[in-house]
Amino acid sequence: MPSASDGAKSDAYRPTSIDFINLPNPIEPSQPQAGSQKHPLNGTPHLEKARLDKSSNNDLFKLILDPSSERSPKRQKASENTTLDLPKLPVRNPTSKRLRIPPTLSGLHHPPPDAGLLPSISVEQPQVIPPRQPDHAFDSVVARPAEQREAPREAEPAKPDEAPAQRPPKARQRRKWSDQETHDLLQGVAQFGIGSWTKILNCDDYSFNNRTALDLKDRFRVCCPSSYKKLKSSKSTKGDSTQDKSETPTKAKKSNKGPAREELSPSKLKELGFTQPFVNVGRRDRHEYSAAEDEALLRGFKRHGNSWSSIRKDPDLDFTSRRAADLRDRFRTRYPEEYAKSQPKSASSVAKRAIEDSAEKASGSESDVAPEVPKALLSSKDDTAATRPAATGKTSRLPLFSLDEVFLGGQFGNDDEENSEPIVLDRRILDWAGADAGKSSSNDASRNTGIDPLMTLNLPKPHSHTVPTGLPSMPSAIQNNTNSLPSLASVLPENAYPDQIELPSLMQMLGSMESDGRGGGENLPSLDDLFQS
DNA sequence: GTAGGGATAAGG
DNA sequence: CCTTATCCCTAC
Repeated sequence: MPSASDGAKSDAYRPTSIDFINLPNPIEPSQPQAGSQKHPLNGTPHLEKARLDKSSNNDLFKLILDPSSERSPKRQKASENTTLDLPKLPVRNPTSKRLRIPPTLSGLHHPPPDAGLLPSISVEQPQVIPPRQPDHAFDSVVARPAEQREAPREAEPAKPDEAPAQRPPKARQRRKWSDQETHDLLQGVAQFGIGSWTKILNCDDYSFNNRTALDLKDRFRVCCPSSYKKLKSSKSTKGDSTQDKSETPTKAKKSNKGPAREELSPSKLKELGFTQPFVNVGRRDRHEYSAAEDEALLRGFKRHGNSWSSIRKDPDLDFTSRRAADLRDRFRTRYPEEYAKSQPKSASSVAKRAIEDSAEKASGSESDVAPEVPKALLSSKDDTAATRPAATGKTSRLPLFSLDEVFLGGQFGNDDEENSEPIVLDRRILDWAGADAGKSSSNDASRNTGIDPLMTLNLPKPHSHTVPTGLPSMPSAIQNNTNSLPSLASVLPENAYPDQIELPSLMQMLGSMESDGRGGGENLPSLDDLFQS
């Protein structure tokens, strides 16, 4: 779809919101490098390369990207106190009708406006890493025999503009399991037991075609359903009878019905050399929580706080069959808000974690390059999750803020569930919003980009140095809708606000949130407050 | 003993 | 193949 909106390079391509997500920071000082900054789907320089290109004393950059910086693979300490001043949207006025933030917050993928020295957050998948499970990427590249590795894509840096652009943004390719893979899987199960999918996946003795541990489990469930089910159903008689493969002959027979059935018959398994039953791995059985348990858990929490062992021991509550950590886990999913309130952790670390999560997702840690907005932030269909966390226990990660609490200051329409079209915020909104933290330089830079706070939501104008040449696999929904969305300017009452305002920094916001111990934000200013201040 | 977060099971 | 609830591992 040709367009000549800006610059010579844009002749053949009209940028979409995805492009703007991935634009280099326009206030990045090194304009000479601009030419080398490419859209991720067209070969944005790898993060590592960008890191090397940058000055070594860029602390924030090192904090985020430098593998040498010491970080626990587990939880991040709240003491990692690099602060980021990010704008926080005002929360809804309780008396106002709920407004929904546009489902696509493109700007969130953009570097902080005052981080001009930073490269763009790349959504490009690390190029050497085949799309395996992220945790094992290192293994697959370093620890595995070279012949088992996929050819590193870095080997073709000459055409950085092509490969990533060809890949579908989502949806892994469906690949049939080969006999060799299946055989390896079964051998792995024989060696490590049912359930040790990650171990099997990581074992150098076996090779799989870009499978995940989940894939292994699914495959085993398909090709050995009787073994799988038996182990699930017979925890007490765990791992003994040799007959589990012939246990469900009716099922095996069903395989004659269609050629598609892939269940391996006992004879076939024997033929393959698997004469021993597959054994389970020591994992406790799942026990769903009853409503009574949930209620007792809440009571226990009110009585003992987050002393889960105390709750467990409380004779009134009868949780002896649960572990303390189980109670914590259940409470965490069943009563996320209560749980969050119980955490002494500072809101800033929550924010940082949310930021990290976004960054991780944006950097393509999973198998796809699709620059997706974190689901918690965009999924308008999921907004019910915020209001009914209990019903389905849906919320497992706490978003930085709830969609239901976002207040934009005016009526946005009567959308509810199926509000057709995504709404795209110009990422420059962040450039503008962060101007207060950006000192004069950032401020100037923002001004230079012509950012008008009320107009930033209009269709963004591409920057001449970063117009991609083509994105054939861009999701059509995104391509089609980018230009048809309402701008914030059209949403807000005309002339209601001055041209420019300054949002308080995120840390200020967080500070006020900490004071009341929760993220409800009663202390936070409304948009009107911001404009009037 | 608890928190954070990864792994797995289960269901769609 | 995806999502979510539950279980598990490990740092603190």
